[in-house]
Amino acid sequence: MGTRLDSPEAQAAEVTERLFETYPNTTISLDFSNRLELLIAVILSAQCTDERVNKETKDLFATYESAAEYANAPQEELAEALSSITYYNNKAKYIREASEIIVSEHGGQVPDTMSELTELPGVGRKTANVVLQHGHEVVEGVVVDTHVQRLTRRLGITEAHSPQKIERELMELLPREGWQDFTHLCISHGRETCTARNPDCSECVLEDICPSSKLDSETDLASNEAW
DNA sequence: ATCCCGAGGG
DNA sequence: CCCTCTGGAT
Repeated sequence: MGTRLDSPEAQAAEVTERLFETYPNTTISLDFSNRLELLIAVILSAQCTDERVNKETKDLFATYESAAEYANAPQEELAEALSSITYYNNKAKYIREASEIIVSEHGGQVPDTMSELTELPGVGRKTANVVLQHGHEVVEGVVVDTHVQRLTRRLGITEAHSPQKIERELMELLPREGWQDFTHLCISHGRETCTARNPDCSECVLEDICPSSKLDSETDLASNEAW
């Protein structure tokens, strides 16, 4: 108990297999109906729950329907519409300025390459990876968000801290066809069980292979008492 | 008090 | 590397 498999590859594979049984249909939980809406929803999701983003984008997407409309909207008007979202001033600015570039340089269409996406203000590797995967069906990297970062570290799959380094390691450890699923498995498990504050290790299907399990002392005590 | 599918700037 | 942006839920 409380150990992990002998290599990061084996650990990652076992984690994937077990979480797949637990969350067989996990996928993106942001609401969107086109690539522009996807891009905006992902920008808004930074340090904010998807549930809240979905709540606010319902009206937003009904009000603005093209990159040109976002580009021409007064920033204060956008910020007001986003006022219950984290960092709403920054995000209103990102959305408006990214939309300007999408109109002026990409014919009003959300670009489909990593370099073009990350040139947009407010779009880093994480956001670009999500847009590529779910908007363009291009899997160029592994989406490393706060859940993937927390779980891979707790599980002993990586010891890196920066999302960029964790992504590079995961790209080495995981088969490419599993990159997209791995992210959503981590997110689902991170929300339901392996939470940031009080992880519910007693209900965790990975408890016996998790070096961070807080049940170690209890388990040892129980096995001692059994004798 | 901490955390949420981060990114930009210093 | 550090800091800031930021409201709602717990």
